[in-house]
Amino acid sequence: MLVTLNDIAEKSGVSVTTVSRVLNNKHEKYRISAETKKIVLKAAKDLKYRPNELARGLRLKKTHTIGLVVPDISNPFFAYITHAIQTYMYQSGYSLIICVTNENIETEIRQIDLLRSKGVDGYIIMPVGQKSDHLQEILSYNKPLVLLDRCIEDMNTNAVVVDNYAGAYKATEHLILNGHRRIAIIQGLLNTYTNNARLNGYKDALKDHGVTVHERYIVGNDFRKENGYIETKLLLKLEDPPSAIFATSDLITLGAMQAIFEEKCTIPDDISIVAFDDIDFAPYLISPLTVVRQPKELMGEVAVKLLTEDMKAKGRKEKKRIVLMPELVVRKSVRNIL
Amino acid sequence: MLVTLNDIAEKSGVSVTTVSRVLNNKHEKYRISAETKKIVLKAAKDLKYRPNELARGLRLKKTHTIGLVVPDISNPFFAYITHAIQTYMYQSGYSLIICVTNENIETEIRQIDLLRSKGVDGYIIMPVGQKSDHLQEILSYNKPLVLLDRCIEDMNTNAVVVDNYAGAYKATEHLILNGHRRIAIIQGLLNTYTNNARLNGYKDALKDHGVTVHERYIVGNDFRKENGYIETKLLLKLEDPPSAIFATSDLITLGAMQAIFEEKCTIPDDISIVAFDDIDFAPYLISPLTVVRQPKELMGEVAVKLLTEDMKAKGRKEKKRIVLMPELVVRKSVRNIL
DNA sequence: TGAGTTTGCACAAACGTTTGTGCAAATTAA
DNA sequence: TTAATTTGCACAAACGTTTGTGCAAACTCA
Repeated sequence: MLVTLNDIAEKSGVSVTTVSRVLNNKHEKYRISAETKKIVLKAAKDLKYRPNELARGLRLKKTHTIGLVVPDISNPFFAYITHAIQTYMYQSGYSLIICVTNENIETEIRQIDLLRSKGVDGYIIMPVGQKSDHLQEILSYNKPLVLLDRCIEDMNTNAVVVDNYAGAYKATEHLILNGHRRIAIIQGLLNTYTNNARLNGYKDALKDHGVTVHERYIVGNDFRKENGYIETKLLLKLEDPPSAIFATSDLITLGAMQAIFEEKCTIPDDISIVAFDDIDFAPYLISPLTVVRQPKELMGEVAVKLLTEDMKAKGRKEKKRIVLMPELVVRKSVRNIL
Repeated sequence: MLVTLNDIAEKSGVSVTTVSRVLNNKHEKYRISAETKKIVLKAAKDLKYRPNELARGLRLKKTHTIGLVVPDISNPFFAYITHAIQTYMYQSGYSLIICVTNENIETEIRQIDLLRSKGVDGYIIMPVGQKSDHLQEILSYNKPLVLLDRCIEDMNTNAVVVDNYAGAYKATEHLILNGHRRIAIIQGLLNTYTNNARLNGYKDALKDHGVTVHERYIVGNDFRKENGYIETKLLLKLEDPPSAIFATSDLITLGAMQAIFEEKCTIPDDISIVAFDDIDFAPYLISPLTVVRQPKELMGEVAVKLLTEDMKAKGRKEKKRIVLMPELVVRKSVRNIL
């Protein structure tokens, strides 16, 4: 059904070998005459030949495909990163198999397994947790790997992350400097690299400014909207509700806002918010959001660069961990109560 | 390096053939003894065997991979659809190669070519334009295909779309019923299925209510933010600026809002907006957006269902075109000026 | 005991490539 | 004219699977 080298060979009266060599531009090395070359090229064009990448991949052990593992593409933060990665990868002639894990470690393991089966040339992974056996395995058979957004402390591999600690510190400090003392944090998925760092940044900022850390203000366990909604509802019901919330993802923020409005509160008059991630619509929200902005496109770009380098060096290069700085963007969701 | 059938065969003292048959659960058909089966299974497990899907794909002409072609994953509308598709496909054991076209037809053609090379079992495509030769080609070699969101009128293939005409009609009518007469439309990419239908819905709603269609209110040519920004800027500078804008995508809306605020206008007092697509944050915007909501997840789900059916029927089934209804969600971005 | 049947597995080809090597024919050199 | 060299290409193996077929050995039955 599909046109193969054989078809071209028959049509042009030469062997498959020769056809392959012509099409791969190896006519010099193997001394194919100019005329034969012309004939083959014409036949290939006439028949609209397209190489079978399965066969090539099998033979060459190279598929020009890389695997991207992402927790949730419907989250705009990941969507942007994914888009950047896709675009850059395409430019270097690579395709992308995208797997979403929905923050489930079993799915992650399964998906990575599938990617391996499909013979991808490299991996860009935003892992769910701190479990690393399945990732270590990738390294063990010497495939390029870069961890993105979240990294795993004791793994020697390429990674590009944001300085979540610094971001969280800045966010919390900003609240403190505006006079807030009862500051809650709504966490994302526990024990992820990002969440741990953000939690620590939050705590340290409080401590450094002599504000006591209250366990009742440390809530949440998921990066999604529902978590933001529920935890905010609960926070608002406390006897001494927080005057400010640090929401650690855009989706959490979304849920938080919903809860706040349902409770007839306003931002920032009744409650202040600082959010992690900067969504496009942030400036146009009822209360334009003050956020810690992560350099999304850059993250994707750097990840691609690292992976490409690693693929070229065939794993012989030392691994790099690149830390990008997030930026505090002050808008109007924090009330100054000094 | 990787474990193959051969390794298992050696370790368990049988032939590759037998190993393959055991692992594929064909022991009945080929009468493999229970004992041999056990030995092979154990060896496979011990060696952590994973089938090479390239070799399988080559032999079986089936890769358990489908190709998804999407204009722009950073657009939340597409991101949601993509996420839904990924999730459903994974459940049926399929992987997804995702290609983004950035609304460029050349890229689309190239990407589809790549997908073909990689032997995907089927395609879900949100095409850029009305050009269909390259899509027709997919059908010609009998691969399952479903067009999504945008379809091509004179192509006999599966498709799932939203009734854009009805959506646009409702949106426009809503503006008219609130007393607006100077109503602008900011179009997305011209000559796309979606844009044409939306434009027609807009025009017909105006006509049906006896409002004249002014060419100067019909602007724009791209689904992205910049287009919304620029066109809104220009609209606001007109001698008789529109009192309402129908923005045909969420990104356009974003740009429009930016322009409106820059010009120190407010929504809906100075200008009303109805938008296509419903982003999560729409209710929490400075002026909660009145929108035409598309059933994003459903679109993905139905597309997967259609594709799966088509793959099972091996193209023998008749093609279906499924039209989903969008829904007008009234919030506060339209002023009643009656 | 011997013919017929069943059981249990291996051989080999095929999927579409790439590539080391071999070998005639053509060319050059002597 | 003959030997040496160069030119131009084909053969065959290999990548890791799957599967139709063939063929001993074991078993059954008379």
